[in-house]
Amino acid sequence: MALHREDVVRAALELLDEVGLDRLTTRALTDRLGVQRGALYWHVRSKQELLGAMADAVVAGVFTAPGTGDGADNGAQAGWAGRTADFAHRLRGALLARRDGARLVSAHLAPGAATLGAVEEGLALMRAQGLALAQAAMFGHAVTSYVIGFVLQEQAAHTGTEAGAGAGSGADGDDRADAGTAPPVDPRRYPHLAQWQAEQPADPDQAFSAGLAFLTAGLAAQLS
Amino acid sequence: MALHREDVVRAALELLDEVGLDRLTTRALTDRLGVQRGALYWHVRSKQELLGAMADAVVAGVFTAPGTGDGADNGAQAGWAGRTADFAHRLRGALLARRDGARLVSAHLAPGAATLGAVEEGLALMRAQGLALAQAAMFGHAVTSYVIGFVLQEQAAHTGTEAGAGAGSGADGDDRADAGTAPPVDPRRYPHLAQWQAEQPADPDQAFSAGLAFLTAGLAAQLS
DNA sequence: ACCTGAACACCGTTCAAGT
DNA sequence: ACCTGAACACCGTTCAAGT
Repeated sequence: MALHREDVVRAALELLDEVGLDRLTTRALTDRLGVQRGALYWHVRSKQELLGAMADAVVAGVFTAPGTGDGADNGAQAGWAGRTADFAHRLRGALLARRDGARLVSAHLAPGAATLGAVEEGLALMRAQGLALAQAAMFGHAVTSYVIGFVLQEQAAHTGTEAGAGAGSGADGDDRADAGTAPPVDPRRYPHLAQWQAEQPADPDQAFSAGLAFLTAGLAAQLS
Repeated sequence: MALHREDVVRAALELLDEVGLDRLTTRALTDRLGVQRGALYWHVRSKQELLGAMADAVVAGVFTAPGTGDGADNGAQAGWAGRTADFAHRLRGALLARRDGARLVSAHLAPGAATLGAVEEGLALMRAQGLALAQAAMFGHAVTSYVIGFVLQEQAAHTGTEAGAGAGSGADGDDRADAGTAPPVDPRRYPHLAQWQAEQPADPDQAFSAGLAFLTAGLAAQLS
């Protein structure tokens, strides 16, 4: 009953969750679709275009994804600060929802309907709260930069600094080593860093909210 | 006179500037070094490890790179706000100094001497201004997230949304299309976005400084 | 210690030909 | 319109063998 473009994108996203971006290969994808190698190129111009469509589908998640359990209840807050915080949490949630989501979006995003819709929503949301367009755009750009940069580091840590992703040797299973924990540094050369390492594990949700609070407080200060 | 590891890394960085990350191939590298394919693996465990070393070398640029001509003179400012702004500008300068610098660092960074040194410097700098370690760490994390996210988008625009990077067809020369200018959107569906597109081109240096100012102002507000 | 030469197991993409 | 089958031009990595 004839494969469609959206089936290809959906299957590619499922495959992404299973194997990660480095192992997302056109061959694995066509195998999963039960189809021959070349059939892919009837539905998609190139792998790059496919990745672009996948990235757009990931940011589509901002419209459905909840914030990632912040502790405090965002979204219930009034004013532009609470609303943009909610928006940022939803963007993070969307990126976090898929393996290598941030890397996919940051490197391959081809602005499609979902992306443009999300940007428009963010802009509209801030304008409705009385911000000038230029201010809204610049602030929105700053927020998305922060979110993408943050989740990029977050997911990189989860993959084990993205090392260990060798090509074809060894066993085929999980090959990431120490998830998240960096090797301790020499306290003599890096005193502050070592001390920080020795202290609390730093909850990522909390760190994210804290950085976001810096941004919104900064805009608030400029507005007053 | 026997190639050394640092020669390999240096040559790889030069090659990166010439062809970009997608075309940085071990074969092109060994050709440039005037050596056979397999020789590379005497000096380096894998391509991943090489990319990690390259990324570390790029962030080493924070110690030498000047801020990217902001208009206002940073670094001359006193207080932690001016100093962290200067640090952020130097990090952006280091990422911007090499083609695909942000993508390289965000995806492949293997914390080496340069990276650890930069982090330690940032931490020390803020502690010296009276910040608590936890505050310094969280703020530093927020700033680096912002910088990496920002430059990632900046360099993606320069490569033409990273599309057009096909494998082996067509002419071998430059294949990026419209550098930086996105196609105009439908003003009916995306009114705010369209209006913003119609307005000023938005100087990246200025946008970067503005977002950074939000962050520092936010921390300042929390401290008082 | 450092490199060659040749192999191995992969890739993305194209394109005639089928239905 | 949609897919097959087979080819093409690439990849990263390994490893005996040379010097």
